[in-house]
Amino acid sequence: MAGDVRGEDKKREIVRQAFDRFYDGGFHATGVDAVLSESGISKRTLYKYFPTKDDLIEAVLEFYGQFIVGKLFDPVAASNEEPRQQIMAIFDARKAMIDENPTRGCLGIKAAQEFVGKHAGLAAHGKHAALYVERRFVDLCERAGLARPAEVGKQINVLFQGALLLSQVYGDGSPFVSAKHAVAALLEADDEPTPSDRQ
Amino acid sequence: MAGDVRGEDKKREIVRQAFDRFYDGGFHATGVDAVLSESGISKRTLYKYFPTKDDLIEAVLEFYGQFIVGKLFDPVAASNEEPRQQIMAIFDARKAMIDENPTRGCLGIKAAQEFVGKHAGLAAHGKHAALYVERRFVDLCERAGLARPAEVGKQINVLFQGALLLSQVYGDGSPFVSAKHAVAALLEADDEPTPSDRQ
DNA sequence: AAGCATGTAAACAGATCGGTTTACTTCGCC
DNA sequence: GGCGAAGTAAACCGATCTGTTTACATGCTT
Repeated sequence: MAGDVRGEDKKREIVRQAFDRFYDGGFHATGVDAVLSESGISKRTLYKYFPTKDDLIEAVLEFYGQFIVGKLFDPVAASNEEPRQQIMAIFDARKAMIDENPTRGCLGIKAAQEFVGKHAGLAAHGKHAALYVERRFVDLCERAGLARPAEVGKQINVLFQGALLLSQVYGDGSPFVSAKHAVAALLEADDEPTPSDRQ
Repeated sequence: MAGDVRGEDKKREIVRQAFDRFYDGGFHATGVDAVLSESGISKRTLYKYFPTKDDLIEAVLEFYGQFIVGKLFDPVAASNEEPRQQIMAIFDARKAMIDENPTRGCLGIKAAQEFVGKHAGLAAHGKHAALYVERRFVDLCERAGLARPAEVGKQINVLFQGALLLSQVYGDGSPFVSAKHAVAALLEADDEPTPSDRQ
């Protein structure tokens, strides 16, 4: 139906606007009025589609998840390069996004930080997002034929999240350079049969 | 003067209470009323010592910095163990703190996330804290006689911050285990003269 | 042209925000 | 014993918060 399509379009537009505002201003610090002002959307329409602010935040977090998968992970996966190259490419691509917008870290992490211990549903989005990223890295480590893909994948995820966080705090993507070097070293170390067999 | 001492004591008590509230509730989401209720402190006294909420937050962040240095870094440094052991001990000690209080990550990072782009002074605390930690790791890498202490120290810091963040998001300290393994691998890799000269 | 869904604009309500003020208590000191 | 510093308790202020309501414009369908 045409009506549904228009409604869904409006919904997406609201989420889009809210996405930018929450990303830059934080969830608690950004009121719904701030989301609406200069957006051409009326409050009534907002509350028609999202009965509470939390519902809107949830939709924004879902949008962010799709956004990051579509912009970061899927393109790299579609490149059909070597698994190791793909891991490096993910770090490069995320660094490029940070360089473009230095204050925008991970929105899921932001939500987790703001809602942990007080809104389980919203905090869970951050956890889910981090676990998804970890799984993608573990998959790539398996395909790369590493000796301990699960362990190294987790380590790479720690580096990824740490670099993302520090980039936001520092205001530039330089931590991704360090992280990438560390990833290279870890990948190389796990190629050999018994890497830590000395005490 | 006795009056000053009592005043300073009160000030510390206020900061202590605010520390717990902000740590668990976030800076924006926790009102000053929430800090005061059930604390036996009156609003007037609070605003006598801290003219604005931001001043209070600043004091809390300074307190957090001293707290973490005194509880984490200084004891490890005083142990006089091998530099490598000290690096590992820092990860162990931070993990122990997380296991005790899983939802409490790094307060400086929390502040940076909430105030980046909207309150430079407060956001700078997170940056300063992260740089301090990085410097401690670089120092230890130098004392360990690594080939590239600055680079490896930065990498270890990325692992540290990533593990801290993921621990908070996951709700347990397991990422520190992965991070520690990665640190061990990185330290070992940088021991050899030409680490990427695989034969 | 009538009807209806969809939208904007804006006043409004109750709660809570950061912050001020008034009034009263308590404690140490000369 | 009185006085002032330092404290609590609580009413109060204007602004802002989430969310509701009223009123009006617009455009599609039949």
